[in-house]
Amino acid sequence: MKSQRITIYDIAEEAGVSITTVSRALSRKEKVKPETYERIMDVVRKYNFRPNEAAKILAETKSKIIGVMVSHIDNPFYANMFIWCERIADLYGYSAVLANSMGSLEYEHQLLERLSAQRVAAIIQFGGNVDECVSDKKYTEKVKKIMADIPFVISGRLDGVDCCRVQINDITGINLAVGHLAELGHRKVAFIGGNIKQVPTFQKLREFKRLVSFYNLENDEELICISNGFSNIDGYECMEKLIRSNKIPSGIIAINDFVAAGVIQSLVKHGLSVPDDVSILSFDDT
Amino acid sequence: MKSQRITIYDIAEEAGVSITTVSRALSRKEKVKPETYERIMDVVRKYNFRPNEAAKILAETKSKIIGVMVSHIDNPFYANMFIWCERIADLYGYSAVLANSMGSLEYEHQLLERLSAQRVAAIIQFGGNVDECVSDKKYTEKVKKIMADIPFVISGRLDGVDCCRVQINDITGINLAVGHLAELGHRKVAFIGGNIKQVPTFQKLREFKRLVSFYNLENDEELICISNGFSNIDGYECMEKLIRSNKIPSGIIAINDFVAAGVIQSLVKHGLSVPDDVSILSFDDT
DNA sequence: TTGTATGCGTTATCAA
DNA sequence: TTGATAACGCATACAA
Repeated sequence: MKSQRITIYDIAEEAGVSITTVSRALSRKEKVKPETYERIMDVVRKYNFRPNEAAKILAETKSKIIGVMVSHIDNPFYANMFIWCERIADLYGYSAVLANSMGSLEYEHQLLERLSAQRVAAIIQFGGNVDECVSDKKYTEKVKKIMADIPFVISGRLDGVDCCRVQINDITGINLAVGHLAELGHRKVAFIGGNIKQVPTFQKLREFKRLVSFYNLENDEELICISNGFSNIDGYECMEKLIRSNKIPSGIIAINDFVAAGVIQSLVKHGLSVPDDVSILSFDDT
Repeated sequence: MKSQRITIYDIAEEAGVSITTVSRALSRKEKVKPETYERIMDVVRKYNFRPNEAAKILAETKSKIIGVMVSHIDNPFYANMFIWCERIADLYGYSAVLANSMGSLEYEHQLLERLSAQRVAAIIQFGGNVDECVSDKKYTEKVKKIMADIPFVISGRLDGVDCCRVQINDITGINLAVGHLAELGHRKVAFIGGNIKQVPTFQKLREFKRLVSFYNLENDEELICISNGFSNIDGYECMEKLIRSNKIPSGIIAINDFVAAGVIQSLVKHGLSVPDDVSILSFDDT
């Protein structure tokens, strides 16, 4: 019954062969006589045997696992990044393990150590510290040390760390969004949500300001509402603020879908409808 | 440099003690003399040493890891389930590892084997096979075998498998939703999205039908649009269909937020606005 | 084609 | 308080 406690030794014994043969049968079956192979596999199936991963990793002194760190797994954007990592990893015979930092720098540190203790083959990081305009010093130090043995890839940036980087094109996105609204005739466009200390927000905003003058849109600082957050409630509060100041925009650029949803909640509450009264473009759309 | 290749032997040697002492210092520091402890920790810090997880699990013959299987990690509902598992696990000194099946039965099988090979301390499953009205036979067999060694918890049901179950109250949710719309005066309420072969949808629909007659709402089979799916596109297509038949409801119950978003896209495309023309309640709200 | 023996990096047992 | 040594379960070089 204790199928978990079953080891390669038990299989070998019952099949009347050595553990080496069992090990071979399980990995490179072509190296073992067909009859022997079948005999072994019968026992394997009988006990539902699977080699202990930990023992395998230890014996091979390396794992075929990629650590994927994201800042918010409950954000579909990051969830999809993870899913893609899983897919690609699978193509190369690797698997992906999730490390979810929940936007906490402290967790990022812990997860980094956990992944390194797991001896993962590589680490990829999306969001969190790699989005900050100014990286945490201790974090970059830790990453540097880890990079001596584990390839490290980030989607943003890390001060003074020379690792592989994959960039997301913030500039193009905001251009598409503002351009679209401008063409629809919107003159009063608001920018809602985000955290100015993070590179993606910073870049988008800078470009947004340029576009405002480029398209000759209404230039009102109050239409820029950066709340230091990316959640539903941030969108809601920003919109409430705009409504209180009676600065209702006809078009809105939301930093993401969560913020957009919050904005909508606020609008609906005040009897405004989408898209009749206000057009909303979420950055996740672009 | 090679901080990963560093083992407990290296630390022991440089600190002038045995590996036993190093191991003790790392786990139960109170069992080692303070001076020795400091001497060891200096070396540990110097090399950024962390015991190899695989070796630890192997030596301890068990891991403090909970396997959490979800059908769609890019669905915030499941992502949050995972996050909660992480939190609770952490409270007990455990950690959670994600197994994302992407709604594929085949993956579920694979993940089950992977988790069992990892010798996780327990497995929790949300979504996928445990949501089906009729469970896959092979799957239930596999689960039964695994349960001999690994505690198995599911959020739905599994034919003939006697394991811990956590139920989500579908009935209450649909009651709240329909009741709310009915009180707002809606008489023409549609039910959109879901998969009738899955328990949650099945139960909600059955209750929905009961409520339709209870509140004396318009009883039109066409207002029930179950597309076998839970995505944006499902909501969109259902709504398109309703509009084509010119059966535009005043209130809509969407099976989840994705479907609701699709519905909105369709409405907007046809010049209808939310909530002026149509009220939408997503089941995720309840 | 198959088997023997060794190593992988820890923890745990039992002495010292 | 510390240390030698035996597990833990597997892969693999080397033999047979």
